[in-house]
Amino acid sequence: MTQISDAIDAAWLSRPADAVAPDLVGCQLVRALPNGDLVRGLIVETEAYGPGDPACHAYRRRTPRNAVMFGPAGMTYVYLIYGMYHCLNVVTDQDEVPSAVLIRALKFEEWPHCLDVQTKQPLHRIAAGPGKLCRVLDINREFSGIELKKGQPLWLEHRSVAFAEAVANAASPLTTGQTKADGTKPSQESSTSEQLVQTTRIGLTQGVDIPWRWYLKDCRAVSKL
DNA sequence: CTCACGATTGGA
DNA sequence: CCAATCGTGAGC
Repeated sequence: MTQISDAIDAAWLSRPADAVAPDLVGCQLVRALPNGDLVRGLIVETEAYGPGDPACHAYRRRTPRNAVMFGPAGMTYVYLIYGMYHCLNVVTDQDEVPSAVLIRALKFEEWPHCLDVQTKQPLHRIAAGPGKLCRVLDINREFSGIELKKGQPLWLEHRSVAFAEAVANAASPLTTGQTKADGTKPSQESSTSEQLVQTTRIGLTQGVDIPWRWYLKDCRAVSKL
């Protein structure tokens, strides 16, 4: 059976940002270049921003810039930061609920040759940060407010079965001791065990105590360890 | 209309 | 530690 790409749809993203953010780690961000070439990067770090959150760009009110965050899930929200870098967000939750997930770092399996990457950094660091990943994938404000859908310049794909199982098998106080449907115990005998780490968000001056950052444990492509 | 500042990064 | 660099939006 052919495994066709499993694109993430708006319905899957129509949940609170802090529920979507951890689920997006391990998923793929796909960038379709103008010439048709595709570049895939594994999402290894995310942060959630939502209503009532002082760090959220939509905290005060709806403005021209943050308007898309108030819209339906499945859209992009890209903004300029410090006058020189861009950050990519995925709009989440129900329509009218201002929220989004910031994509903070990607891991590439191979050097993205179709991109003209001008850096002397090692492969695992070229997209280790929200500004860096937008720079390497050539994402700017022109890409804000577009639909994340196959055929568009950007879209998302679900975790591979192998990755999903690895996360499920990861040691966790909540899952240890449980028994799988087939009667076997989920255990560390499985190949790999990908674990998600949850911490507070980075670079903020407000909402610093909200633990809405998630990243793949021991991943060298994460922005900060 | 003005102006302080930011969900960053790289270099001193 | 600090500068780069400019769109945004809060305040007058």
